[in-house]
Amino acid sequence: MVEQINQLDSVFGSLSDPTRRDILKRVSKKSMSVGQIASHYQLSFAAVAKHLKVLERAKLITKSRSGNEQIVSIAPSTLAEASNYLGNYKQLWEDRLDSLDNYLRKINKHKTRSH
Amino acid sequence: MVEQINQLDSVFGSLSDPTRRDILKRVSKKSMSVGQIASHYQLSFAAVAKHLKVLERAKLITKSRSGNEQIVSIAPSTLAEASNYLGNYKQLWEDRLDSLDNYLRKINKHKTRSH
DNA sequence: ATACTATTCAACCATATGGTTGAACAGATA
DNA sequence: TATCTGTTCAACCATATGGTTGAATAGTAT
Repeated sequence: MVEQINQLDSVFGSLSDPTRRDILKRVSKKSMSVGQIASHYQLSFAAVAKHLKVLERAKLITKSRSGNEQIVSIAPSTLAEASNYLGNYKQLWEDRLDSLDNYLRKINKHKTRSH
Repeated sequence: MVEQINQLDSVFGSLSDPTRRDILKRVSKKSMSVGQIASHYQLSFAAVAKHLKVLERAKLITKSRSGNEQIVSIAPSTLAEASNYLGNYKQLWEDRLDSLDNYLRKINKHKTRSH
């Protein structure tokens, strides 16, 4: 298909899978090899490796070779962007909810006044 | 497939598509009918309706009938959860970065001291 | 009832995704 | 060199996703 226009596509795409979220959680606590990660899941080694590819493409993790093993580490900055993205929305909603709240309060005050 | 285990799956899945993010952005500013939303995209009406279904399943939007039209509104609470989810990670990473930062500072101090 | 507008549903298609197994490759070690 | 461990790659399969068009439905208005 077309080129990767938006980083958010792949970041949120990565996060939409529970296995990948779990991997991310695991790796965020401690860097570990591909094999170590795979050992925690019932999936085939290759399946886990694919999940790691997805996370890597989204720049949520990085790999670095240490002898025989490939060490997987989290790449903090990328998810911060996603978090910020959502944070903005959160703000927006909170504002809207505040507006609603004010509106309701005004109505209420009005009702109370016109007793 | 199996039942929807995790709300986050569908929320992040929804967010992984740029059209859906755009719809969400649009709707977060102002509730509007399905037709109004569709008019902003080159896609077929049905395609946009499908995107709305996805957003609805993820509980990111709600619809309410107003006469002939179906009015689409944002459902703030769900995305707040996703935001919080990422927020936790952000915290985790910031902590890790802080640790790294302290570590580097310590090294640096050590270097400076042993001049 | 008829027709018009807004929306949904169904069938279909192409490509993406998530999984498998088995072969190939990289690095360490006998 | 041979071999063992760790990882990647390739081929394949089933299902999901994102798009299309056309028919069906809901509500409004004539």
